[in-house]
Amino acid sequence: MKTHTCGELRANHANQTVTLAGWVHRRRDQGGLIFIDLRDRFGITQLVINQETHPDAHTKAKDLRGEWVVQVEGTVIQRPDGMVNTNLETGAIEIEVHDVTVLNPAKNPPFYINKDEENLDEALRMRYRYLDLRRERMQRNIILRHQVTRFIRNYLGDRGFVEIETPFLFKTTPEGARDYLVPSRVHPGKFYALPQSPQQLKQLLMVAGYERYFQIVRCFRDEDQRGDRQPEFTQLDMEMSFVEREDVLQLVEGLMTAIVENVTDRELVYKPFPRLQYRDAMERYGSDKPDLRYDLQAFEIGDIAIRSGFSVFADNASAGKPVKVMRVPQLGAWNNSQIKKLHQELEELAKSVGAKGLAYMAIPTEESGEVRGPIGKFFANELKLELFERVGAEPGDFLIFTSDERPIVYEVVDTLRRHLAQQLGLIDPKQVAFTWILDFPLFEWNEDEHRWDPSHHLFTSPYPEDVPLLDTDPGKVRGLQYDLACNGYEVAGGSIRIHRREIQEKIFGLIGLEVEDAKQKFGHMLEAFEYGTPPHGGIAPGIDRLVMLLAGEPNIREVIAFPKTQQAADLMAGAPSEVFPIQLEELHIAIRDEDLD
RNA sequence: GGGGGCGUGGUGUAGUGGUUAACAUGCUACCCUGUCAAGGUAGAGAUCGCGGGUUCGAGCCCCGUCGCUCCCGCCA
Repeated sequence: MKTHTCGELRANHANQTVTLAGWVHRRRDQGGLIFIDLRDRFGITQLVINQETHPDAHTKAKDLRGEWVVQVEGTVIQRPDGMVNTNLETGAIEIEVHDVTVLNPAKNPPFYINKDEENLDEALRMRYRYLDLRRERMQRNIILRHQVTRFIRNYLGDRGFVEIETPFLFKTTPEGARDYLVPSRVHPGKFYALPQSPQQLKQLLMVAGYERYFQIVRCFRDEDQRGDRQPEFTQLDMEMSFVEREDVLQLVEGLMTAIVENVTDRELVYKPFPRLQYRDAMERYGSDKPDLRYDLQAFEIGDIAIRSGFSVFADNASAGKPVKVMRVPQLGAWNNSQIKKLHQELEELAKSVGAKGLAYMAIPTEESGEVRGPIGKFFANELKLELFERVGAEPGDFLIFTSDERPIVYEVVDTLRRHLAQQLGLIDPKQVAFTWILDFPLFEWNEDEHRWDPSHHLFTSPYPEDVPLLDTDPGKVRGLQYDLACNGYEVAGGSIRIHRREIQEKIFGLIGLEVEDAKQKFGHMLEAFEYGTPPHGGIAPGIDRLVMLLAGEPNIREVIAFPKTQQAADLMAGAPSEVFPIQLEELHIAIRDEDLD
């Protein structure tokens, strides 16, 4: 129906007769002369319909309106000097239309297709998602997503990886997120679970000897939504045999670097990616997924504070609580009322995440100046100099102090970092900053249940040299677990798995799982592990988050064709919905009256 | 489960308890042969998300409710 797309005609096509088809993007009716911007997925081409030379076409063109689907035949005309539109890829030419065919008229859309509106109501966008997706911004995002996944398939395929599909109808697992359940018609009262990730299956594929597996796969978790969390989302699920941690890191780092450099216009801040220990990430940035597009580190100064006269800090420090300082360049040059206002704002923010207060010092811009801020007087001059040296302070810097229980300090540091970076414009939106977070503790203490919980999952291998600690001090055991963080988001997580039975059983014991229970829940895994399991490990980057960051979008809904709302609903189709009683009957399900409105 | 934000012509916004709810854009009609975010003239289009309350009087204040969204909990 078309000889060319709306994005491909150039000056060297001049005088060719072409047929184009697409949507009416914009029309400019000048009476005897009508201009129409015709749009398809590939671009926009200007049509000219001249009443004098093509009266029939002109008559039809008069009726055309926005978003009508039309086909035109005409001649490619090179535009004369002065009439070239440099904003348009095809701006060197236009089509002198001979014939117009209306393929389908269209109602006025409920919002603009031909311009990007910032605050468009999301409910409206979702209700008419097919129109939303027609907009340039969304087409760009969805196509970028395609380019990313295509690149991944080629990259991994070239390196000996096999893409293998795994079932969606699988078995519920008691650990982890809430499962989406699917009732069985054939087995009354029994349910499948949609996989939270193909974790078990990919490990079984290693037992099966595929050695290098990947899958771009949907995962399901029935938990509450966030801007970076949907009930169904897509992972690049990977697993490799006969590898150590370093092999996995190298492969993923190479892949991510190649994606950024080949399919995006983003600037990679770090090459190679920095590696942070979990503990250091928390101590410096208060987060296990720090945004490293900007610095704003926190420094521990407990040893200095303990020698100061400021009892809040000194007491905390001697009690082993952290005392942290963040250095914010240049703000110290602000005048008193600016400083006061900034401090007030930051303190309010700090209090909102549990801090009792927030201290500061403003370092003068000149040698002779005085340090401003109420806590300055508690630090002797030599102590101040030691402090400034610790944090690398320079004249005109603004120092923020926080001290409290460790989790609160982390929260404060993280919150203030994000806020200040935003407020001070420290973020370059073109940049992507990947960083590895390594050496997570294998367990977290569960106060409620009074037991150790796996911090990743229960097949994660401990550091070999930490294995003895399993008996003596489980909290100190480091896991061979790794996360990839980017711009403040966790974009991948993985681990080297346990492949030896006695260690696995020890882990079960620590997390309060009797061997018999373990057999009940993971019997198929344990059995499989007895049949010659290679050492293996893997990782699973989140495709939605990755593409979101590469597209510079603020949430993953913008890179998912048909996302769900925060209430996990599809506003376009109206899902979830009630079903016919016969359907429930077949599934052996009854709805309790008290659950209905 | 909890806390915050938003909801006003189709769309995006303004609107200090007081007359006929304003602006931009889109839409409709007409004019217009070099526009490209076209321009000009005229016009239609809102029971201010919904329900209740306070008040002489509510888009505005209060309570409830629905929807979207951000966050906490949750997310091995």
